[in-house]
Amino acid sequence: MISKPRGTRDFTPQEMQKRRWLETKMREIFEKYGYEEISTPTIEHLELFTLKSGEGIIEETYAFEDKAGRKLALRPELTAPVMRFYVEKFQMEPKPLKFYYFGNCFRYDRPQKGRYREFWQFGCELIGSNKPEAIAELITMAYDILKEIGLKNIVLRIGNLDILRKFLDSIGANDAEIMRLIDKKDFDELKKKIRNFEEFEKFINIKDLDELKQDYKEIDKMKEVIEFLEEFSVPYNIDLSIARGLEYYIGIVFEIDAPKLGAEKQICGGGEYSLVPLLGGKSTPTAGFAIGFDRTLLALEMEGFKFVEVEKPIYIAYMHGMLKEAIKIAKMLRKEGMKVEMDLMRRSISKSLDYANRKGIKKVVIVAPEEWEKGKVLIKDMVSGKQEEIDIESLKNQKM
RNA sequence: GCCCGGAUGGUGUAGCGGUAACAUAGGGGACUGUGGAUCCCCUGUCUCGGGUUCGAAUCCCGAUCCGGGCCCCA
Repeated sequence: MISKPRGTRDFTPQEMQKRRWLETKMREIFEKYGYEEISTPTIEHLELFTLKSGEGIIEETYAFEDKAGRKLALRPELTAPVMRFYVEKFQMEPKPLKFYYFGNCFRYDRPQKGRYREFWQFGCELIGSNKPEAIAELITMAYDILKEIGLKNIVLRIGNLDILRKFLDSIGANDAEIMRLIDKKDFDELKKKIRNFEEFEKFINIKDLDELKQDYKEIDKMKEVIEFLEEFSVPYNIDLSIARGLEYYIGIVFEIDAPKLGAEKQICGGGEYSLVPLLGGKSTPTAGFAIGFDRTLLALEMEGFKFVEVEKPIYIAYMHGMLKEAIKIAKMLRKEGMKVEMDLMRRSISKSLDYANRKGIKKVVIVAPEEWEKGKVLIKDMVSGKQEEIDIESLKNQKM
């Protein structure tokens, strides 16, 4: 037997119903903020992803050569492709540009809970403005989406890489290794590496920007962002220890966690970044975020969220010799826009009812010769068990 | 890349060295004018490969996949 590749998933009809629902819901909110959907290819030149992150990234990327020897990769994320698209096509468009996207990404990782080799990301990029209100609106939208879909328990943390780097400079501790340790929250190791650990500890535990003694211009901007967040009524936490893995992040960064998920609790991450110049475009401010679609769904499920059930089709059963008449009914009702399933197994009425029952179907139309003569069919309510004879025409008005 | 724990009909499980069991589901029939019942029939050989043994689902090794945890995380 051939099974699915490691770290990939098949989705059942029940799962797809949930996923579709969530996708639709998220899309609505992006649209509400004036973002427009775009889509980019599943495969890109490998270079697009190695540019900013170095060759080491290849190990986690599904990379391959095509028949002409081009080095390609399945996209491991969507920010770089979207920026590539922007540089190729949209540089002269009026700013700001607001794009959102939904797509599958691939990473060659050890699969575990909330982590797959093929996973889906919902995200957006805001191109052209880094005004405090622009960043505040972006963060608000991320928070709004997660709240709107029904998540109860989420935590938003906001940090600032410029401030963090400047501070580390001031204590002579700004290097990649230390950033990595901060990202990992490995305080034991940091204690060994940073001479002035006490000051560092004080810095990263700051909960209010007024506690900052330093005088960087970035602090003023961040204060403004926070002011606007309050205006948008978004609860936040200051967390100057957010380091984020990618080097192209600059300035304000944020993460949203669903604490219930444990180790893989981060469901959204984003911030300001600089990628356009690397891709050969004219420098312009960019910011964005990505939501882990699978993890978000998982978080909803773990909170016991009640998903709306998709309505069941009306089912058409027929007596012996009434197949063509059943087809007529199916055709008529589908033309009315109704969801219709007809017996395709040539089952007896009793088997048909049994089937409808197991499938949770609410209404069954029974096409029988005696009634057909009078221009009528039988309609049976599977919940109450009641059955009545009705005109074929009035079937169109049946509620499922 | 590392560490645990798993893998038995479609699904959920039992069996843990003597030649596969139970529940449930699916299809058909008893039953061509009516559902959740009953009865009968059909559908499954233990993830794969190698080893130990007279004999392996059972023990050992390896691979694959799944779950959990690290590392990493765009």
